Amino acid sequence: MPIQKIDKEELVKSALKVFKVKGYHKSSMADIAHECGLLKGSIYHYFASKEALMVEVLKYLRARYNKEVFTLAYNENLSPYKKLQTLSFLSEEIFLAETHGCFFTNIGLETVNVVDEFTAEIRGFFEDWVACLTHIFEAIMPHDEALLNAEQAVAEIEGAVMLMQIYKDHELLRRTHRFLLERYKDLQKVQEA
Amino acid sequence: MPIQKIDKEELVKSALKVFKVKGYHKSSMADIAHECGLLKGSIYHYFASKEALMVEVLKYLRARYNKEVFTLAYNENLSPYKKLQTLSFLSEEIFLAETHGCFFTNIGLETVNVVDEFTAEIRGFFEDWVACLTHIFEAIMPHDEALLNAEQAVAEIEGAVMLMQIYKDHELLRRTHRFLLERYKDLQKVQEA
Amino acid sequence: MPIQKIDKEELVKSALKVFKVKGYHKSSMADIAHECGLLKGSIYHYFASKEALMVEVLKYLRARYNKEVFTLAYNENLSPYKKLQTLSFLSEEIFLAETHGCFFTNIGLETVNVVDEFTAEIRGFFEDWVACLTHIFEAIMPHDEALLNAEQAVAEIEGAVMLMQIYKDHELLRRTHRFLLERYKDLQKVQEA
Amino acid sequence: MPIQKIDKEELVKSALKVFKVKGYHKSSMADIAHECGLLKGSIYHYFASKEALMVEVLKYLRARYNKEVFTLAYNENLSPYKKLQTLSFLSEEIFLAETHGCFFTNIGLETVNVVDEFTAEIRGFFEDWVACLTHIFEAIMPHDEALLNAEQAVAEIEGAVMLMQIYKDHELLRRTHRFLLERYKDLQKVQEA
DNA sequence: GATGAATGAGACTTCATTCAT
DNA sequence: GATGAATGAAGTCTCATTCAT
Repeated sequence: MPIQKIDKEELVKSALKVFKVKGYHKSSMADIAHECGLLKGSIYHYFASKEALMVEVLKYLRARYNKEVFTLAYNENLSPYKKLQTLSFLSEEIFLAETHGCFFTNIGLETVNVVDEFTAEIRGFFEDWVACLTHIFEAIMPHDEALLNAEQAVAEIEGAVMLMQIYKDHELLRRTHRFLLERYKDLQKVQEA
Repeated sequence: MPIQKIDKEELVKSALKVFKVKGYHKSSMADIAHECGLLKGSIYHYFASKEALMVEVLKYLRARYNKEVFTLAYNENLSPYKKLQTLSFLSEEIFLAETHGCFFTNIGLETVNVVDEFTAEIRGFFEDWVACLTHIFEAIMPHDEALLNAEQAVAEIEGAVMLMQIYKDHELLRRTHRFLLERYKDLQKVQEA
Repeated sequence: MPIQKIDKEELVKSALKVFKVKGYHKSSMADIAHECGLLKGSIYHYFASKEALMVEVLKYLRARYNKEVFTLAYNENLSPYKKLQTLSFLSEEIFLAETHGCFFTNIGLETVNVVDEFTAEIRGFFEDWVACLTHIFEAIMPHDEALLNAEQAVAEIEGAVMLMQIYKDHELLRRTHRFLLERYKDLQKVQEA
Repeated sequence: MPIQKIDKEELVKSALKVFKVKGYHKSSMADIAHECGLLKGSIYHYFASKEALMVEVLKYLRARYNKEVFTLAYNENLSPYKKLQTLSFLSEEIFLAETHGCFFTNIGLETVNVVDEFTAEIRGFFEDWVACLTHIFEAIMPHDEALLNAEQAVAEIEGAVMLMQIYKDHELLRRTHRFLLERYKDLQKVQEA
């Protein structure tokens, strides 16, 4: 019936929900449609294909990370250490909230040799993350070193998230964040602007 | 025709090759059959289902890691540092060889909420890995600390492997191994038995 | 919104344009709507169904042929030969203009066993054509013979149009018209009334 | 069940039967499967796609025309007139037998702007036909003139076949063949080799 | 042991049509 | 009159699995 049941963003959110649990290939358009109360054919009113839908999901999620998490790193009202603390806290929240780990990693690894269209957004997400950590670390070290540390930190967290998923054990990720804050405690010596 | 064209291990190896590139869901039985010169139906002489085949693939690969890599950690003719060095070298080789990353992680993340049967072997692999690193680290620290360090090391490497896949850039993984050896250079002070 | 964007005839013309290129089954209501700047649903304000729309298209085109082409055959200010010449010239123009051949033939053959509703108009078109050629030929032969010659002429032209479409070569149709004029050059001996 | 229910040629014949009645776009794989007692999925065991199947159907039918009809034109035990007579008789049989007209024309016109893959076989069919008529006419005229006459004859017959389909009246085609034989009665003066 | 034809469920997608706004 | 969201049936195609040979 003709009344608008959902809008594009709701559909994207529903798709995200399904993809998060089942991954890309095992999620069917029917699953996604069911999640948001439509019939599978109706999704094509909003998106031309499953791939196009996933691209939009990745874009949506990346934008949300930027707006709600990474942006903090550039809020110069916060001290560098406070930034790192908050970032850690938030990403821990997100990755633990749903035991589904990191969406970009999961989809990235599942589709890397199979679906090219997703790579740009997935890489973009990690670049955003590395960039904001680099910015924080630059408070106490030169740019090149900060970049290295940022990449290392991202790798550690992602590794921990993955093991968390496999073991269904949250402790590892929590500990990784504690270690990280401890390692960069020198940031505490730097005051906000 | 009573002639046996291949044996079970060959089939497992072929399946591994295919799964490595395409993942679990995107690999078809026809793909695997084609890889080893059989036809679709013939695989069912060896394995009851695609799932059963994957379980065998995971078992096979885990056994190979144990025999060819992790076992080194228990070869007391080698110094602890030499062990770590060799392990690093080998795992780097393996993960880089084919740009397909870590099979257990890839399959694990793709199937974690979908196919339960694989989890045991995947967890087992990481336990084996952590155990052998723990054994090495115990040369210079108490067990509990060694365990923590081992888990941390595995997480770091896995995170780096993942980023390597996404970025198609080998340097990150190489650097991670260099950092690891540097971090545990105290192992050099310990002589072999 | 009460504003009328297009009228029925415009819609029919747009539909004709699309059907001409894609045929009946491959043309979608969306294609047609897009062609005239409407949206899918709006077409149903004018026509009850795709079939009804096509019927109207056939009627529209048949009427145009009658008004712009066949009518010449009954203009007794022209000599019979001049009539044939002009008819030949016009139909050649039409069939060549867009390399899409004869609309009535194309739609007729595509739908003859599938959609009954179109047959009446399609037959009517050919009857109109045959009738006007018959009228011309009657200037130099009895009715029955004229009818036969008219049917023969239509068949020849249609066959040539078809081959023209298959070969994408215009020469065959041009030649057919030349032959036709040559064959009935006796018409030249007859003067207009 | 595993026993072979049909072979490729049977499938092609069934597909031909369905395509003949419904045309290309309106024929579904389910229709074709039903015609030969398979399920729609099973067709893909033999042909990669609907298009590939149609290509095979066109090839099959073209080969049959060559073997059963056109070949007569090169049988020098027959007089030229006898050749034309037999060809006319056979093609009349074929086009009338099933009131579905000329398969190559029907499919050609329906798909000419939509599916490129079919054009080669369709053109090939008409070339074969024109070639064998040309060969016959060369008995009484030079090559270039024979070629022209052959093309003209094919056009006439095809036009008549089309009108026959539209009018569901067989007489037109019969008459066209009679006229043709009458027109080339000079061939009777030529004896076989 | 190997084949490969056949199955049947289910995947993605298209599209004529409806109807509340 | 126009919209465009929604439907639902149908279309093409995929694929794990079975089993007679």
